[in-house]
Amino acid sequence: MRKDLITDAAIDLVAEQGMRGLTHRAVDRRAGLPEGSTSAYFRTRKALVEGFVARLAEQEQREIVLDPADLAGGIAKTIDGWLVERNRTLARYAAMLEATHHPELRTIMVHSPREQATALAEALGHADPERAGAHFTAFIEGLLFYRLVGGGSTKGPTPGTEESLADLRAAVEKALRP
Amino acid sequence: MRKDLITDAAIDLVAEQGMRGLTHRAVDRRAGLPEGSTSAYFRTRKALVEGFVARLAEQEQREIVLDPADLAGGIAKTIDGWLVERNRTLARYAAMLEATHHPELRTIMVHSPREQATALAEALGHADPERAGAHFTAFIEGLLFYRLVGGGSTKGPTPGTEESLADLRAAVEKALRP
DNA sequence: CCTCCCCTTCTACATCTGTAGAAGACTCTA
DNA sequence: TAGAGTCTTCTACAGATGTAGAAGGGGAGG
Repeated sequence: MRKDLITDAAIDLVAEQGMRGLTHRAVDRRAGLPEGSTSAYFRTRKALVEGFVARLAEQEQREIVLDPADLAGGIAKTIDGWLVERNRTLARYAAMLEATHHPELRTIMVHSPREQATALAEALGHADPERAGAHFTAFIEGLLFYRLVGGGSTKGPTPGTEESLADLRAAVEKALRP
Repeated sequence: MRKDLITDAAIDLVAEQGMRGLTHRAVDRRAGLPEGSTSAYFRTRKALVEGFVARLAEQEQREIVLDPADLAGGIAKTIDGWLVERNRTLARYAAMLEATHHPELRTIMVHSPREQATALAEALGHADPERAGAHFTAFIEGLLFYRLVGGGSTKGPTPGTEESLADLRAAVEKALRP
């Protein structure tokens, strides 16, 4: 599917050069397609942005590992996976920032589902599950951001390694504690 | 100082329209200066970006409230302050994302100082202060991000209110617990 | 008063970008 | 095999953008 080729190239571009690098022609070049291809599939830039955001959302469905036997381990693995998929996660952050001034894009925020977190907090016996769920979500978001673009991106363990997993697991365990 | 006028306008622009909105002429218009002014002060776009990032860094020195008598309260107040200063914080996130592919910009990451967090964790008697400090930093980052652009931006309490402060304080208190 | 220097404003121009439509190639069905 | 409809590629063009240099103005020091 040519459309997926295009949106995938767009995701890489955004990750590597930011929203500013996302132009019809740049996508053409990145995807190795003849000039004009991107413009044909996404006539306006708005459409192009929505296209790549939709692709992101599509790929991030059901990525969250929730293993009842090893809750912290599963969540840690999920986060580590996002760290490994660096480009996709970076593109997601760019899109979230963009969604700040273009509310149509809120789609991507589907991920990091708060209801799920709230239910989890409830199951774990937190006093105020609503709030605990929000805080837990915030913590996960923060861990991810910190390790991907924040201070932890230079100093922290390399994603995908055992060390990274162990580090994340410890953090998640703490966050899960009532 | 004309230069500050320009960089401040640039910060607002980036917050409101993203990096893509940051052009010499747009800054001129935003700052109410005649066309060409920004270009005169920052000949290249790279210089313009570095200019506004430097301005951000300059303003964020010593903003972190560390009250020994009320640790959580002080930190919560700090975070709430960042939420209130929405534009500056949004611009900072945009810059951090940009720093991903332009390492010269790492300056801004001065904020959220890890050593400080590590020392704090040590003082609080965590087993592994290094790691606890990193996790604490991550949590703060996450809280901020979540409330500013993530899920919490639509549902959470309004920054600057007592409710917001109380919410943040509860979160911070939990994060501080050994 | 003149002169020099810096700050500011204006103008120019090559290049990039968004967007549209025409032209051509391919595919599937009848 | 012919035709219709779609997918793909090419070309055009107006407007925005980055960047440079020329022109203008005002103040400080002599």
